[in-house]
Amino acid sequence: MPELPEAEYMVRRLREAAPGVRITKVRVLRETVAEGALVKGALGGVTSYARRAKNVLIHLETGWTVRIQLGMTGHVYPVGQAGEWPRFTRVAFVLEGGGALVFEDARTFGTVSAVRTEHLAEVLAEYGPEPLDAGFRWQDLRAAAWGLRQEVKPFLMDQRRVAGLGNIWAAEALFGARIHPARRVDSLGEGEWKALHRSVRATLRRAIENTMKVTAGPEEFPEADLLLTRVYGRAGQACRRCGSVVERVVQAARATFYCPGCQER
DNA sequence: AACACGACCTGGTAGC
DNA sequence: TGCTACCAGGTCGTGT
Repeated sequence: MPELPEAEYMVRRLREAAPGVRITKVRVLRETVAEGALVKGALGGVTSYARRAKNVLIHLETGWTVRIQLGMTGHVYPVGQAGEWPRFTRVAFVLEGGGALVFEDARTFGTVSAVRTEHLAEVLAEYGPEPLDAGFRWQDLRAAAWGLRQEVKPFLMDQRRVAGLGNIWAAEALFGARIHPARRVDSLGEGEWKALHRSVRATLRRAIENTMKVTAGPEEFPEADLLLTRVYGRAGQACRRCGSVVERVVQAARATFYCPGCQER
């Protein structure tokens, strides 16, 4: 479930709550980690936190960067007390002075790795543009679909095309743009690309704001009803915009929600 | 190359 | 109460 907005939230929280910390020890509680040996060596002062797509990046003064792929249920957050790990802790970065940065991941789809910072760009090279970058224009979104014929929702979720959208916010962005999720990308007109581009950005911005607002504790993310989704998870309920009944279909082996009234084929 | 789809994993929960 | 079956979905590998 963590998509761009949730990853962004985690990074902002780390910046705020754990600036200038120093990692003195790495505890790997579960070998979900591809490069365990490297991760264990990821020690030293943290210079900054960043996000790329759904990755949380921890830059170290040593020239290493810890890359956290959140997977489905991953959370990274600071805790005050090292040693008493939250239930699903998989990796813990013990900090000088007693605290820790915890990576919790119930379903263990997430991964933690350490990368030489100078090689980070290559490692992340497959990701498409960041949709919230100031330079990301509607033409870029359309260009990302050049030569493709697939359905627009799987397209939006393909990290190589545009980074950061997952199942929830892809559905929400399509609702905002009034585009049916099964429309083929090569059938979208200029006006639809503009609307989609606008909606992707607005949806993600709203999701970040909302997450900042309603997230109570470090590891607690909004329940479905607090996500303020307009179609996701609302099958059988009335569309808030037109009153039609929101539908759930399976697309690319994923649940897709849309309003048949607002999003015509 | 593009695309669809299943596997991976495990906790939560609906249903019996 | 306790058990089973199924669902969630990001990412990767496979087959067409």
